[in-house]
Amino acid sequence: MYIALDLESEEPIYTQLKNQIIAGIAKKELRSGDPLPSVRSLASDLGINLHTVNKAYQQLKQEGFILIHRQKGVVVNPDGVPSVDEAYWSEITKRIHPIIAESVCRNVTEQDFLQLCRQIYAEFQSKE
Amino acid sequence: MYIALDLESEEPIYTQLKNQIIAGIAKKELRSGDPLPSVRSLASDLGINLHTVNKAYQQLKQEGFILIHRQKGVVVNPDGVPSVDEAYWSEITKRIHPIIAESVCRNVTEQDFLQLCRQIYAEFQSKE
DNA sequence: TATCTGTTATACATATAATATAACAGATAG
DNA sequence: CTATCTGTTATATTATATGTATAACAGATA
Repeated sequence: MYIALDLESEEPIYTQLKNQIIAGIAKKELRSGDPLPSVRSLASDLGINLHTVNKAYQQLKQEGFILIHRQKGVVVNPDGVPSVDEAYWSEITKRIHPIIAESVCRNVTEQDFLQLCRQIYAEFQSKE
Repeated sequence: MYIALDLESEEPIYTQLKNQIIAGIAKKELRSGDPLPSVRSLASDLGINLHTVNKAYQQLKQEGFILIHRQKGVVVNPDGVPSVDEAYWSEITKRIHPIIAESVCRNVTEQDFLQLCRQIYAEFQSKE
């Protein structure tokens, strides 16, 4: 799986890395049980520090996307990513809310906004 | 217009303030030409520093939500907030993308996601 | 035994967030 | 004219976040 980082971006490197791995899982380029590189090798490949990769991995682990075994290394959660629950639902509501507020102010119609969401959803199902 | 800040939140204070003003405009609690408090009085009311308010105001000004006249004070943009353009469209795409990636991983259906967006959209049109 | 793993601990540099004062220039009310 | 309020700018300080750099430890493996 290809990962491209923008070192000039305001978005922290560990966040970019995290989001690209999540996108990889969403696109099924990464499947349950698939191995991920070790923190050291991935850091080396990307030309960044071991701790930056580790921070991304730790958060992915904490959120249930991956498991980290002392023996087996790092793998995409074999049981699948935990499904939506109440806490997650309220979290994405909080994240979407300000985006929609802005869109309303800028005269983005509900239809245009929903169409954009459909388009992005489609992007994650193209390989199924 | 009532503003509630969470000083314990990870979200910066100036971002909370900015988003609540934008939400106020979206809900039409704030209309074109309406005055906003001076940086000093708002800072005093909220119990925060003048510069924190100023930072929020400067960004709102830079993004076209408000105007700041030396004479007339701070007002919601009398010409209305600039409508969506290509740059803004690509920006919200970037912001929504990782949210949808996560939702796909967590088995949030497209229908459920769209329904949430509709619900939030409705919240901003309840007073029209 | 040597090497690779995740993990932890320090240390350092830089940037951001938030506060605290202070001052300036323009406008306004008394 | 004077005093006050406006946005703005400039410094300084504190705390936290980000990213890097080394180093070490313990478990697993070849």
